[in-house]
Parts: sequence; C-alpha cells; structure tokens
Amino acid sequence: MPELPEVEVTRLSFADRIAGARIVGVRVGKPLRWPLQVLPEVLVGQQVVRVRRRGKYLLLDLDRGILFIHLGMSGSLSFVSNAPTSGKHDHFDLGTSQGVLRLNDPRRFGAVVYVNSLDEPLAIKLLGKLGMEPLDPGFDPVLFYERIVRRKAPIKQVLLAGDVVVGVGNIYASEALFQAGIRPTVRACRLSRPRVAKLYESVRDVLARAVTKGGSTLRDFSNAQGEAGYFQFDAMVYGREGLPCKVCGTPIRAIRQGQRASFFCGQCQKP
DNA sequence: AGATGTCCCTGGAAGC
DNA sequence: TGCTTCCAGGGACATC
Repeated sequence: MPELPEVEVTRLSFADRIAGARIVGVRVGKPLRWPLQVLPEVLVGQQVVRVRRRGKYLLLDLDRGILFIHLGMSGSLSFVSNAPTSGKHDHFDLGTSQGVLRLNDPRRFGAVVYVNSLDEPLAIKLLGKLGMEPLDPGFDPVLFYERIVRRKAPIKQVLLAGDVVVGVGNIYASEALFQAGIRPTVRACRLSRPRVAKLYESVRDVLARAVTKGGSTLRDFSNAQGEAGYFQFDAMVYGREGLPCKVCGTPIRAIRQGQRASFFCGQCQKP
C-alpha cells in the first residue's frame, strides 16, 4: 500500500531519469479513480521538467501544466526504456523520449489528473486540505501540537485523515504510535504536550527510516526500477496480531477503527 | 467544521 | 475442486 515512503521511493527512482524528457505518446487503459480528463494531444510535445511530491501525490511539472499521479493502494510505476506489451493492469503509459512511465494498478484506486496550474479549482480541491509534510524541514512541532489537540477523534484516525500531517497511512500510523508509546484509541485532545512531541518525532523517524529501506512491500509494491522495499521486516506491530511484541513479548493486538485495522502492544502503548 | 459511515475496485485467502 | 464470502485500504463523498 503506497504511503508517503513508497511514493517518495518511487519518485526518487525515476525523477532524475525522466527530467528533461519530451512526451511522445500516451496510452490509456481502463479508467482509474477518475478517467483521464485530458486529451493526449495536450500532453504530447510537453517536456517533463521535474517530479515533485505532495503528500501521496506525485506531481510531474510539465512545460504548460502539471500531471498528478496517485498510486491509490495497489498502484506502482515503472520507468523503462522499452516497455513490454501492456498487461491487464497497466492503465496508463506516458511515453517519453527517455522511456515509458507506466502505471500498473490492479485495484484502480489510483489516479492520473492533469491541470494547467496549481491555482486551478481541481488542483486546489486535491491539494488544498492537505496537512504538513512530515519529512520537510519546515514540519513545525508547535503547529503539529496545536492542530492535534483540537481534535476529539482517536489519534490513529487523526493521523490517517491527512489534514494535520500527510502521508501517514495505515501501516505507518500504527508504527509511529507504537514508537511513541501511544495507543491508537486515545483521543487526540487527551494527549499531553510531551506525548505529542514524542509522536512528532516518531512520525518523522518512522517515515524517514521507511524511505531508506525502500518502503514496505506487502504484496507487490516496487519502485520505478522494479525494486522491492523491505521496511515490512522492521514493522513492530503492523500485521503482527498475536505475535510477541519485539520489545516486551506481550502478544500484539488488532482492533478495527473506522473500518481499518490497527495494531498495538497493550503493554508498551499507554491509553 | 468535525466525526462517521459508505463506496469504489480486484486479487488472494479463508470457509464451505 | 470450485464456489462464495470476506478482507485489504486511500480518499471522495454524503450525512448528521
């Protein structure tokens, strides 16, 4: 499941190689979350200037617009000089002078969206409510505290919501809360200042470590060069229901919060 | 506005 | 073996 680390790892794996490339063709497969809303002619001829990331969105800056790519939960990109015949789940190809960028997404929760500028309503709708970037040097611990403690929902769901801090999906929310010693069920507004400070550090640390490990490959995630990640082997709680806590040996528990699984250690993580 | 529930989609696992 | 059912989850959207 691509969360911030997987998206960033993907970006790093092809950003330099696609920079400066000229778009020569577009192939669209089955519709994704939204059908591609741009005519291929608008893209062809444009140059890919650079690739940025905002939350879980990849932003390809082109000459005259921006192409958003979201990996959803089962998407992965590949960037190869000679792409093989497209397979069943290859739903978007961006052919360029330097290779083909191909989106493979079995569950089709991903998205490809083109906008002329970030001031456009669609861009604002997609990016406008996003929270702070946790790996950005400007990630502000004071603002993080202020925004966390005004929320009454369980802290796990506040992290997932993405309007305080972006990129923390289900895996890393559980992992960050374990590292901070906080149970996922604690209401955000009940957290003390030191505990929020610990959480701030944990979110940064978990995500940064995951990037260095190439992300988590649970089923089939790989970066644009086809390389799997291996952070999943470092997981302390995610997917470890019933297994002993790596710190204290207590069996890891699994609960459901808002239709999603949360994992925690009842000993190491306090209410 | 915040909280909560529903829905989109498909492959793999589990149950019968 | 083959069928059905459940589950994974990011995030848009509707509802209260």
